[in-house]
Amino acid sequence: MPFRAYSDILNNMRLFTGVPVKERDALLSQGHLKHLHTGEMLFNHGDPIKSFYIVCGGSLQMTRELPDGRHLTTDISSAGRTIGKTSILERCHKFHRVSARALEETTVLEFPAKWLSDISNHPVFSLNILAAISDYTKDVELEAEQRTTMTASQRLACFLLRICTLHHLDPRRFELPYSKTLIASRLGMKPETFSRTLATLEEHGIRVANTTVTFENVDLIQQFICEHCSVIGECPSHITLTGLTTVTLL
Amino acid sequence: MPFRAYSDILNNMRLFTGVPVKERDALLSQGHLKHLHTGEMLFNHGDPIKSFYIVCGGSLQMTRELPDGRHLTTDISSAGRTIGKTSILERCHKFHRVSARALEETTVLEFPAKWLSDISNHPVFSLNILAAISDYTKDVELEAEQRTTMTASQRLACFLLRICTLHHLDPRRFELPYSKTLIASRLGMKPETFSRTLATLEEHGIRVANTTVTFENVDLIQQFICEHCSVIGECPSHITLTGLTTVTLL
DNA sequence: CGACACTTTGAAGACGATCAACGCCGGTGG
DNA sequence: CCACCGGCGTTGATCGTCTTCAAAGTGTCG
Repeated sequence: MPFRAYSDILNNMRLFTGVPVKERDALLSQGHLKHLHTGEMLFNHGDPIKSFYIVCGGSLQMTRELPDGRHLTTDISSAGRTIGKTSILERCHKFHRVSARALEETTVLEFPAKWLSDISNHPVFSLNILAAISDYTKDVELEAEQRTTMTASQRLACFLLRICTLHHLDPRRFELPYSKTLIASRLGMKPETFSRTLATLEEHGIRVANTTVTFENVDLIQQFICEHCSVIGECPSHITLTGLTTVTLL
Repeated sequence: MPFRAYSDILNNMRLFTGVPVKERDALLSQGHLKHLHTGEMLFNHGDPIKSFYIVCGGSLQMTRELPDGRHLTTDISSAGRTIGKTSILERCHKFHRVSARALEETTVLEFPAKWLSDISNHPVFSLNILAAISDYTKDVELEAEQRTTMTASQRLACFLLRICTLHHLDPRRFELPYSKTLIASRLGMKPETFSRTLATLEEHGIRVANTTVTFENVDLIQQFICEHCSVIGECPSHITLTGLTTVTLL
């Protein structure tokens, strides 16, 4: 396969499950690696959309400045995520609606936009794309809901559980992978609020000292979050945490 | 074509643009009409997902009850919209996450879920589905943003503009198509807040008397909303209103 | 007419944002 | 080596917005 250095990431991407190896490699061979230094932009709000990306290493902050000067973080994309699925396929897909900035040394695999619109002749792959978009849409729907139904402390608890699960971290003790300011922005709250909210989590069995997170009683958290989760068979942000076992998502 | 009674709706759906007539009719022939009386459920939260729907007439409220008893309205689907796109294609697609209730006498076209997963052999149609999902995703993303960046009165203004545009209403004078309680729920606010917010809209050139809405100065509204819109080339909720011309979306 | 859902209004409360100040680093430059 | 700076994080006091609770007005439909 091409891009052997990133075979771990690429092999585990659901985007390619069921796609014959030869076909997958043919698809991958149309991309090329691109490295970004910390702080470098992959693209800017308003740029014409030209590419589809797979994040191979590092992470990117999707961000936009509002006219009043506030900065909004719409997402944080780390290894294994894709960028541009929906933007490219939209009916009105000319320009990026966010900027993408490397939070650390980051490597992405870049494909021309056309690569994505030409997938009709790859039936399995195109169903995978559909599934990936649908999953993402579900995430965004849940997040929209949470922003009106949950308090800051509930959203934060969800986010921490999610982080822990997605990054395969030990729920008994792990380090925050991003700065507090960034997480606050991602959750749509002010750093001050974030800071104060951390304190209130202790009542619910989550202890945060400096940048170290400890889930003291996973069952308690489970209950705490699921109280506000009425989605059949899953917690908000799709996290089901049983005991101390982390469940792989995405 | 089959379902001639609804040819207006079906012909104007972007889902079928570019699809050869014969192919479209073949696709449509796999569906059947279903009528719902006011208040009747199309499906319930937790039901297994079996079908994809196109709304031909009337409207449906997508809703879910939270464990604490609050009722959440995630969407209102009127004629021309589809239901189930993402749920069916998701990787974990067993059960409905919302209930769908008819708000009035409503007619839908029902297709078996398999119909949607078998679209690979209809290249144009499957790209249309991708585009439809992507467009929807963009909507939801924007809405998630708006819930943290905009005030109730801004979100309401956006919603009214959106309603006016989507339903081809006269911005100089139109009737609210839904009850105020329902709209409040759709916007994630309490009826009391909604009622109070209506008053504040007058300062921004939107007059609401009883159920009659009047945009007194479309330019003013445009500016009011776009102040909070930093998305290149479009307003929140994708509405661009020039003068008194309504622009068709979706 | 009376039941009931919808809508409005008022007063009090909760939550998060804002403004301001301070401690804590890590880096830069004299 | 130390002084200074800027970004980050925390804490306190205050403010604005939306929710909550309560009550009353409006409408429709039997």
